[in-house]
Amino acid sequence: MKRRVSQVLSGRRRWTLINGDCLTELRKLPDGRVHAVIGDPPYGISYQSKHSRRFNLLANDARPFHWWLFDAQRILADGGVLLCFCRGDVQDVFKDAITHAGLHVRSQVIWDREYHGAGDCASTFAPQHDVIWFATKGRFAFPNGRPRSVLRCPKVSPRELVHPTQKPVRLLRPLVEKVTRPNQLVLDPTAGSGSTGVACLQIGRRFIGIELDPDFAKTARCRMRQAAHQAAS
Amino acid sequence: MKRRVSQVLSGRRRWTLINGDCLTELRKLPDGRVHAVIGDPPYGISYQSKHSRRFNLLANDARPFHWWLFDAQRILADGGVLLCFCRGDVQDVFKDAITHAGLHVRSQVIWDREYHGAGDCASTFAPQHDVIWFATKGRFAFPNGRPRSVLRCPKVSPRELVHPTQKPVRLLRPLVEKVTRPNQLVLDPTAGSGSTGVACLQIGRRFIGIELDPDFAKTARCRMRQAAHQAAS
DNA sequence: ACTACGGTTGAATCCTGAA
DNA sequence: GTTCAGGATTCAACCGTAG
Repeated sequence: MKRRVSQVLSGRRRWTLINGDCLTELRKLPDGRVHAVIGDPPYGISYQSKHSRRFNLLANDARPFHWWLFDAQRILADGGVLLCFCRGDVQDVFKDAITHAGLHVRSQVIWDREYHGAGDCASTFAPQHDVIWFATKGRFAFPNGRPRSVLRCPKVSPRELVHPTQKPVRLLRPLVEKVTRPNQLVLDPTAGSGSTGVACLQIGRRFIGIELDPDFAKTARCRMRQAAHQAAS
Repeated sequence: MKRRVSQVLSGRRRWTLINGDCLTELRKLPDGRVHAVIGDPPYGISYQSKHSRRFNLLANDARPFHWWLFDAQRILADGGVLLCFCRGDVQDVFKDAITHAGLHVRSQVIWDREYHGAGDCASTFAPQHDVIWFATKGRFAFPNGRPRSVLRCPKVSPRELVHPTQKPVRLLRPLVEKVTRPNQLVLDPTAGSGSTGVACLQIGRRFIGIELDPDFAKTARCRMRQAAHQAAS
């Protein structure tokens, strides 16, 4: 295991971001030390926007990517939680995978993005929400009050976007706050642009991120370094 | 088939409400004459509030009640739609049943009730939404613009409630308006207090409702008679 | 009143994979 | 080939509000 990772595990360091494949990297982590796994995996869309070519195809997006859930279950502490982003049309696959990984699905949480996306204009409702599965390992109780099953938060505006599926920090911060205590350890196996890490550092949670793409990993490190700096000052 | 039903089918009458078992009654209806089936079936909760004993246990609520979906598919016209209310924890069952009935599930729609219910306070997000599956029979295009996948509408206040799972007319009216044209025929196999019928009459759609419980059927008839009266004046 | 602005809503768009 | 449906979006127009 890398030195920085064990330093975060022991609490001597606040965060780290690993550039690598999450299936490989998760396997190196010890059992039962993480309090929250928060993941936004590829949904299996393999969608390349025809409108804009700003971002390339996402990696591992040929089909719903859920193999990391088994190791997520293993590294979670008893009483730890999983938050897994997905979309209405693939949510069943992820729910099944979470259950089969040995976690207890407790709630379907809705992220209301306030502004809608495209989709089939003629015959589908304009897609304005994503689904977040909330699951626990064993018994769990919210440490800081009970959140609602609908979270309204506008999506990141296209101008500010540095990753095609970037989640707003404003959405993640209250989520992390409600499901963990200060100083606990959060892990994101598909860190992307690092929004989860930024949210964690802002409210004093330790964080381990894993990201496959070297460019996104660099971006994430940069954003988190800033957040750590601002939190310290 | 009852005389009033055939009158609604032919357009000589605007609405009717049948007091009976929907599985039996649906079987009597002809193929392909209904444009929208809108149902709020028992979710399979078998829940009797310990807090308030205002309402008795719902009938047929031992497990998710979805057998009506097969006949719903049959009575729908080509290009017709289904809207099926359900809850986060049983939505999979209904989605599967809709698919197996031969309909094409197009969207997961979220009703954001704005105020949350109870549920397990310690370990689940406060449930603030219901799921509505939107499915079509064959090809379909919205006749009056494209609705959003998140519908915000406060639930009926406990004081005004005449049925334990009563839906607000304010929620149903725009839904019916978006998926049907004026004068088309809407059917609700589990009509409850008749909110769907009221919404239909207010915006000039024909309506057939089926309700098992004689008291609720009476209530529904009363509400719809009023709505028909106000629409006519 | 008239303009500037920001928050919302409707809808164009065009490549790709599947039939 | 050729058609057709569909899509992890983007953009312009519109409206209510504030200055």
